[in-house]
Order: sequence, then structure tokens, then C-alpha cells
Amino acid sequence: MPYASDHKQKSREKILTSARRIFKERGFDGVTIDDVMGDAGMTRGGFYAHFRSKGDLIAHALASEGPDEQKPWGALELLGFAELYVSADHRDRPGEGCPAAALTQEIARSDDETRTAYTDFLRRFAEVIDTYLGNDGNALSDDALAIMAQMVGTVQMARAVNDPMMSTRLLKAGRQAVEYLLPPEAD
Amino acid sequence: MPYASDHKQKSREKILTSARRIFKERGFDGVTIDDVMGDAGMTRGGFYAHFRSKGDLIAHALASEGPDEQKPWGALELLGFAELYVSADHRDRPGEGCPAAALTQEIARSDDETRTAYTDFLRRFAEVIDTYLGNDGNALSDDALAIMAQMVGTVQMARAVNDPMMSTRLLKAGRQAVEYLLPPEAD
DNA sequence: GTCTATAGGCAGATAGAC
DNA sequence: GTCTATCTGCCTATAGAC
Repeated sequence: MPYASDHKQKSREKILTSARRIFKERGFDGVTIDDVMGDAGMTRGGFYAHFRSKGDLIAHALASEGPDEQKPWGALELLGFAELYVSADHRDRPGEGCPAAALTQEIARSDDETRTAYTDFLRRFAEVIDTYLGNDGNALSDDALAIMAQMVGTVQMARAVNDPMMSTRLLKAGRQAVEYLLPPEAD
Repeated sequence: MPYASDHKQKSREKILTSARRIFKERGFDGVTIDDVMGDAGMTRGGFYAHFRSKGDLIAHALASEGPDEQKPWGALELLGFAELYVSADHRDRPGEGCPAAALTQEIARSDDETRTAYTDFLRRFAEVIDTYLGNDGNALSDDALAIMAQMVGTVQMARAVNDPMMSTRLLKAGRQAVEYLLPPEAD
């Protein structure tokens, strides 16, 4: 037989891996199915054996994003995490970065499936922060939500401004702000 | 003569007024020139008597955005300003709201003209905050930049999540965070 | 200055070969 | 399962009438 039994599954993973990166680099509307499939080493026609539509791909790409992933964020303390998140490196490499910093505004205008996948992602993100803070309750803490918003907003604006000095200053101010937002008991 | 002498100028203003609102509601890519011109009461063909291209319109629409404008934000204190900015009303009415909360990510992927117009807008925005804080120096303060990032990031995520409870909690946490970010001397 | 009409290009989705 | 070829619709920009 011409295809191994897990061939389809591997193709699907390749498509998702390409999609996650390219969507974050260029936005949903700036990416065609041809772009994603070409990056994954296939052609457009084969796409529909894996996903129903472009919107379906978007939802699955988002659902497969994890703040825990292969990134080097595991054992660091929260301030170290914030140093990496609110950094020039993260600013300059959106494709390997956080989907919230790259896609939040397009998601706000997307369908329910996509917004649900994003909501779940944000929950996982905030849970990571709460773990750093020592909060192990069920509900997300206000501190975690505020720190997340600070980091996401900062990286976004640092990417958008045209002035390198202002971009650097935004990042610096954002890192400081995370410190100010730490609850007093979490030192 | 069939047209008043200021007719062209008034048409241009109508186009810009429609563009500012529609772009913030649906994003640059989600809006066609037909949409803008239709909203302004004209047809597509007339557009190019006013702007060279869609990108040109985007840059001029952004350049004409002001945080000082006709909005009811004038005389309030900074916390009052933050209450209005980080509110359910602002979340639910992006068309009348801040361009940074609606367009930052698309701008990060736009041409230099657009990014320059955005950078200038952010400077004016941060200057308003610095005025509230009593900072009248030439450079923007870190506090103003951080408060701006907090507000912008919070409203964006509150718009994108699919869970009304989580959206409300994000707004509440974001408003609290602005308080924590106030410098100690500005009480 | 603004209109209608159209040129030209691109992208999402499908059909059918292998 | 993936390929090439194609249908269909939409959008930017231009041409030319009024």
C-alpha cells in the first residue's frame, strides 16, 4: 500500500504546525490555504481531506496552541517568564510566539468556534501565571488576568510602533509593570 | 456651478468619518472601499478623487484619530478615564472607541505610513495619560506607557473571549490594575 | 466631483485523475 | 491521500460618461 497507516495523521500535524506559525506571522486574512499547504509541503487540493474550511483550520490551529509547549518557559519564576514574554525576541518572532499577542483582534471578529478555542487558550495561559503566583484555586485570579493583559498589550504595541526607541521603552515599561502588579504576598 | 467650493472637502471628511468607524469595527482586511463609500453615501468610483489607494485611506484615517476628540473624556481624572476606557461600553462599541484597542495587530503588519500614523497616535494617547499624572516633561513616562498597555490589552481580550463572565472579570481586573500602576506620588 | 461599467487579479472550495 | 484543473465570487483600481 502506498501510504503508511499514520500518513494522514502526520500530514495533519504538518498542516497545523505550519498554520500556527504563519497565522501568527501574517494574520488570518493575510494567509491563504495555498500558503499553509505550500509551507507544509503539499498543494491546495489536499487540504479538504483534513479540514472542512479555512475557519475550521483556524479553530484547530488555535486549539492546538499551548502556553506549556516546547517553549523554554517551564521552570522559571514568573518574573523570568515575563522577561521572556515581554522581550525584543518575542516581539521580533511572532511566528514562534504567543497567539494572544498576534491574533486577539482578528479573533474578536471571528466565529464562535474560534473564539471558544481562544477563550480556552487564555484560561490555560492565566492558569500558568496563577501557578507561578501560588494560586491553586479553581477560578482565575484577578492578578493573573491583569498580568496577562499587561504582557499581551505591551508586546502588541511594541510590534506596531515604527520607532525603535519607543518600542524598546514600551517593553521596559511593561516588564516593570508586571513587577508592580505582583500581589504583595507573592515575593 | 454644480458643486459648492467646499464640497470636495466635505466629501473627504465624510469618507474619513465612515472609515474610522468601519475599520475599527471590522478591521482593515474586513472592509472594502465599497463599504466605506456606501456608508459615506457615495459610490466606489469617486473614492480615487480623494485617496490614492486603500492603504492611503488607512493611514489618513489613523492620522485623524485623536484621544482628545469629541469623546466625553476631557475633564475627568485618570481613574475616571480608565473606568470609561476599560468598560463594557467601550468593549461593545469598537467603532466609536480607541483604534489601539481595535487595530494594533493589523497595523503591526502594515506599511510604514500606517505604522507612523499609529506611533503618533500612541504618543498623543500616552501624553494624555501623562497630563493626568502631572508629568509635563518631553519624554513619555514609563507609568503612562504601562497604563496604556494595561488598558489596551484588557479591552482587546475582553472583546475576544467567548465567555461573558470571563470578559467581565477581565475588565474588572484591568481597572484594578490601573490603580496599582499609579505612581505613589500621584494620589 | 461623482457616477456606471469593467478590467484584471486573487482566493476559497470542488471535481476528477492517479 | 494528494495531485492538477477549474468554477465562482469578490475586491482594487481604472476608464469614460455626465
